[in-house]
Amino acid sequence: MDEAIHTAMKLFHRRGFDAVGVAELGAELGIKPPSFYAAFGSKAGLFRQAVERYAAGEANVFGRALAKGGTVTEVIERMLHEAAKIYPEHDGIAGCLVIDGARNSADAEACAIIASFKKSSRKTLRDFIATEFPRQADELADFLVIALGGMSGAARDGAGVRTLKAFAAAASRAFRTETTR
Amino acid sequence: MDEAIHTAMKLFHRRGFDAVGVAELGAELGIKPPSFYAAFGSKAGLFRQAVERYAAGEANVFGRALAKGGTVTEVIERMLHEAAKIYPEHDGIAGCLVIDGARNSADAEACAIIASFKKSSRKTLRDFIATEFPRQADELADFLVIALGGMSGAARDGAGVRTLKAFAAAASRAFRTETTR
DNA sequence: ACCTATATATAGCGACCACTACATAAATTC
DNA sequence: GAATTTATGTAGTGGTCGCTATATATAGGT
Repeated sequence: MDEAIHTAMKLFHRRGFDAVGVAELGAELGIKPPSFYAAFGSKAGLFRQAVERYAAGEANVFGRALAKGGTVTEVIERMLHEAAKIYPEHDGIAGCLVIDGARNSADAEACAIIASFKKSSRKTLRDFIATEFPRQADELADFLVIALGGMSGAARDGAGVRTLKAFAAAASRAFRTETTR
Repeated sequence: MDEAIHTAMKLFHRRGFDAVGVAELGAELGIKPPSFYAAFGSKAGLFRQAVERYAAGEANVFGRALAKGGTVTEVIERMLHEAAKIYPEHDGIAGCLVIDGARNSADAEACAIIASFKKSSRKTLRDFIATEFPRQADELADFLVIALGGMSGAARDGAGVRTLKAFAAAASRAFRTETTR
């Protein structure tokens, strides 16, 4: 079951929600449609569990950066470099599942799941920034959300570690600059 | 015909390549399938024409910024602010068709069309930057491509003009900083 | 007016979509 | 060991996908 969610997570991450079919998921998981629906309820139900697993795991760049402690600026710079390290393609998978997993999806439920994850992770980031820079927390959080979104999309378009690391370094300098304005 | 491409462009822009069906396109254009294929060859053929129209029109933020002249830095800042003005949702349409129109598409031809447009517009940007900053042209171009990608994605996720303008201003300051490193 | 050529409409191609009714097999309970 | 519940496999639901074969209507040339 854990392994099934992990497999589904990889498929959704690689190709996005819509492009992965229930038939393929069943085949990859080694189960037939009735078992699939008994276990996960629906395709979107499995997607939600896959995204939960993803956000709780090592792809949570903010959580990883925060765990190592330090000032807000230090954590943010670490986060950006974590993203630069993780986002490039590995095994056909690139970018962030939360950021790009439901892009252009026609499924309202998948979009809602992603929207909710994006909203809550933005709030977490914003509140953390506010501990040191309360006046500019919103603007700084937006800056980082947009920067990370750009990195995820670029990775999906083929950008490698070096390109993303260079961007992360520039964004880090920019973040520092913006905090002192 | 011009009007048909414009209509198709809006549909593809709003929902992405895969989520727009040939049946819907035909209905919206007021033509039946055989006429559709006689006129455009395939769904991807119409998509290519729609993207060409898009890139040649007012959504070409770099071209618009370049037309007003000035230094590289001035043009780039103008471009970023143009994007911040254009990307937010209007009439259900947000972001950039080139950047996000084929995200997560399962259609290889649509992906190839978009990849080619991205490649050529990155080269245009890079070569322009190289006229003043030849040593850092690649890195600066990457920075802008990733920043614009972030802005397009954020707009698709609901970001408004104010948010994108703030990001454009920060990215402009960052660009200036990076040119003097 | 007749013939040819272009273009349109009707209908349907096979393939896939997410999902489910039903029957059979396995496991559990008494 | 028999009855009941649980889970699975087979097969198929209606629907949509991009695309097309065939037939009818329209236009133009002589």
